[in-house]
Amino acid sequence: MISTKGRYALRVMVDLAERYGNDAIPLKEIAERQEISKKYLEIIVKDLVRGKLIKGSSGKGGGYVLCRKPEEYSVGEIIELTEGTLAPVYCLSSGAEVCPRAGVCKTLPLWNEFDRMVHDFFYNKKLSDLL
Amino acid sequence: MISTKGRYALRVMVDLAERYGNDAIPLKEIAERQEISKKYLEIIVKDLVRGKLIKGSSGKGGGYVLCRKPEEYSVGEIIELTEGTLAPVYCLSSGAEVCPRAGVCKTLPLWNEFDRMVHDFFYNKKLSDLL
DNA sequence: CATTTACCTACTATGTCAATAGGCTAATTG
DNA sequence: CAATTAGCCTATTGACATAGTAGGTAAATG
Repeated sequence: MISTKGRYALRVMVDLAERYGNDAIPLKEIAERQEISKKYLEIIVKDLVRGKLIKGSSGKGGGYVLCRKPEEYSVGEIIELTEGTLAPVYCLSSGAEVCPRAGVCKTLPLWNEFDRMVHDFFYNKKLSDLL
Repeated sequence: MISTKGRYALRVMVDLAERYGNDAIPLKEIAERQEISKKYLEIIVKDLVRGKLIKGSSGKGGGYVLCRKPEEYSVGEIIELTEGTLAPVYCLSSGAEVCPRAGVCKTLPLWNEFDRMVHDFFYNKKLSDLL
């Protein structure tokens, strides 16, 4: 289940994409438009900055802008960055140790197939597709 | 992310499917074969019984059996039963109140499309496909 | 009637989610 | 250069879910 963090991050990115090319957008504006607590958005936006998806500038007239064009972002990288992983089961998440039952597990191929499908779906969807 | 409950449930169902047509299988056997705590499996198995996916019989020679043939179970119903929902975001889960932003949300169509894909994937996969 | 097996209620430790609180720092404008 | 505007940082919290444990009761068989 994708948490608010990933969902809010995507909404922030869409909000920025809709205003792409104009001045920087203050977080306060985004928070009001999206009806999300500005304080909570700060946490999410920090992740997006660290991942080099957006860029922030301080001072009067400051705010956030996208680093690239909307069509150059996949939804997958946005969600993966903020959620930590896109893996549908623990066995396939990056942090998991290799399961000793992997060789005999009858369900692993299913999870692998599902994982591939999810990955393809989100990485083929571009931010510009949501506008 | 699908939790251990759903994943273990599927492994229990596969274990039973592999022995379909024979005597009832005691939980102790399944727990040993699958290397899962029997105590924890009791909780999961209870869900499966309540959902009429398997049937238990007490006493010596007792255990669990499938209610139908392996090809008559979809993976989707097993996971949905034990996880509570298959929805990838809160907005689409059965318990969620209708979002007031649904009409303007630019991300909702994406979640709907994803939800449909996930649903189709798991409901088209049969238990017999995992043997 | 003793053994085996399922079934039931309750408890708990740990961790994650979804924020909130409150201040600090850095840049721009007048 | 002071005021404004906005980003940046650390810590804390309530609620809930996860992943189990513990210990007992009921039913069937031989």
